[in-house]
Amino acid sequence: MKQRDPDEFRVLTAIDIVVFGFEQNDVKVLLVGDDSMESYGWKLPGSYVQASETLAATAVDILAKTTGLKQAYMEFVMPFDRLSSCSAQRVLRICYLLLINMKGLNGISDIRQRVEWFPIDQMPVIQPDEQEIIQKTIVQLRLSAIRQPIMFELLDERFTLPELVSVYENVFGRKFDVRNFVRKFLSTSLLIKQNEKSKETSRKGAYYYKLDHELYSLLFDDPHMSVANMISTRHKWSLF
Amino acid sequence: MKQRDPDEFRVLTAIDIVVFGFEQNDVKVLLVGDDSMESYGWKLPGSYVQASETLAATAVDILAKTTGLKQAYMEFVMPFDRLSSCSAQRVLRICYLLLINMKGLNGISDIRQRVEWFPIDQMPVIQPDEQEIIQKTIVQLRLSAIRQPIMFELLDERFTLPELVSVYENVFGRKFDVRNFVRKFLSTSLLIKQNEKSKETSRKGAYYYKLDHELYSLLFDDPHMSVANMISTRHKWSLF
DNA sequence: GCAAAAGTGTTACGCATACACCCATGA
DNA sequence: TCATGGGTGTATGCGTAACACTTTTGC
Repeated sequence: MKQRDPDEFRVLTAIDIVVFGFEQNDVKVLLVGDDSMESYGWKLPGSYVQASETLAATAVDILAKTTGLKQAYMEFVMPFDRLSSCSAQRVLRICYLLLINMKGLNGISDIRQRVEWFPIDQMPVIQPDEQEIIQKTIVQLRLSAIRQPIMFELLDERFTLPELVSVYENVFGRKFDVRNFVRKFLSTSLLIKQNEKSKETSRKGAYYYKLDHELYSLLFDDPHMSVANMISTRHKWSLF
Repeated sequence: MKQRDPDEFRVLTAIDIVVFGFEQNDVKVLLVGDDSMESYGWKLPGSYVQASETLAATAVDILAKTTGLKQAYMEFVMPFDRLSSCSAQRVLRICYLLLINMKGLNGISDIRQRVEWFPIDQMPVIQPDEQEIIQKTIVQLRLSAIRQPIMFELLDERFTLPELVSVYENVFGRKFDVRNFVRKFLSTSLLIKQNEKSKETSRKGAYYYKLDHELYSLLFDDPHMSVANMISTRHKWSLF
């Protein structure tokens, strides 16, 4: 590499974050209000990256401004760089995927922007580039969700089995056989049954479960934790 | 996002490429000679990104300088940004994975750097950051190879079944059962048997095959093309 | 004829699939 | 008692896993 770093090698860099949450049986994405001229009304939370700040730190800053949260599960997605954007200026947009627990938002009043959560199957019309970013991010979410049990990041500390199924059904846009699905998860011994029941959605009530966090971190990268079995190649379906 | 783009938002950006090839039964990575002061002798090909050029175009430029090739299968990997690099300057390094056919290199003399190919299990000691980049890239290669039949990109137009098996064994660092492996690939009907045999590695000779390119592009994203079946979760092994 | 690699077929087991009924509760 | 959602067991079939011998050729 060259020794000098003239301005021609400095690129205007921005972070977009796609934050997923789960609420009322819907997986949702966070958008912020956009009042600019050519606005679509809503856009992805984002900001430019300061030369003195890492990409991840910038993403966390954006998260804090829009949700008040100071940390989250975070994955890098991909860069989107179109030379011929509508503005003459070339901007390198780098996208992060974040998963948060929306129950954790209660009581946080540290939100500095107008924000709204949209179910992933009922997104408003936004800028086409951003629609593409969100679509690509959902694909990546599916890929990650197959390899690693990350969907727990969307759930509260206590959650019910129907909620767990619902999260996956939302993300993959298809139904699962509840019996097979639950059996699979119970067999991992990641789930610890609680004595209390949630009565929020039924008269009978559904038992709460908690995640065995120790086992979770231990097995996170274990190929046996792969959810791929529930989603086998035997059956025709697609990630895209 | 803010309207202005002062220099504080311009980030010195560089591309590193990890180019994979296959030669003499080894999957290899391309490194370039490094004569700088604190050198390890070898480093990943790379360069800064010009503000007027896309990341992908920069990656292709680097490829051309080091191999003479003007195109290749390319995947984005991830950015690596450490604020506290050895140099005081913060550099955003963005990594791409490339797959090329090394037979295609014959006769190309358009190489402007000292380069060498190292088998992925016999890499020289290089800068720790770059070692990490290569390791992460190999993991991504495995992931992609499971979902899509990209390994053909490493092979020549004509290739033998033992070569195909060997590529996968190299990348995954494990042996496969040749019978099951071959059966799997033949069942995809992606392979067209030729009449000629390669006598390069045995007296008996191995039949050449060609890829059905049309079917290949058609089925590239088809979940049924997933090689995951050969690498099921039933068996204990790891991508990492 | 022998060495070395290529090529091929069958069996067994495990997992995903498909499927239906009872349970618990509040109203 | 009834309506609603929660919870559970089993049989089947498919695909991966495991396994060994014959073929071809050059020397």
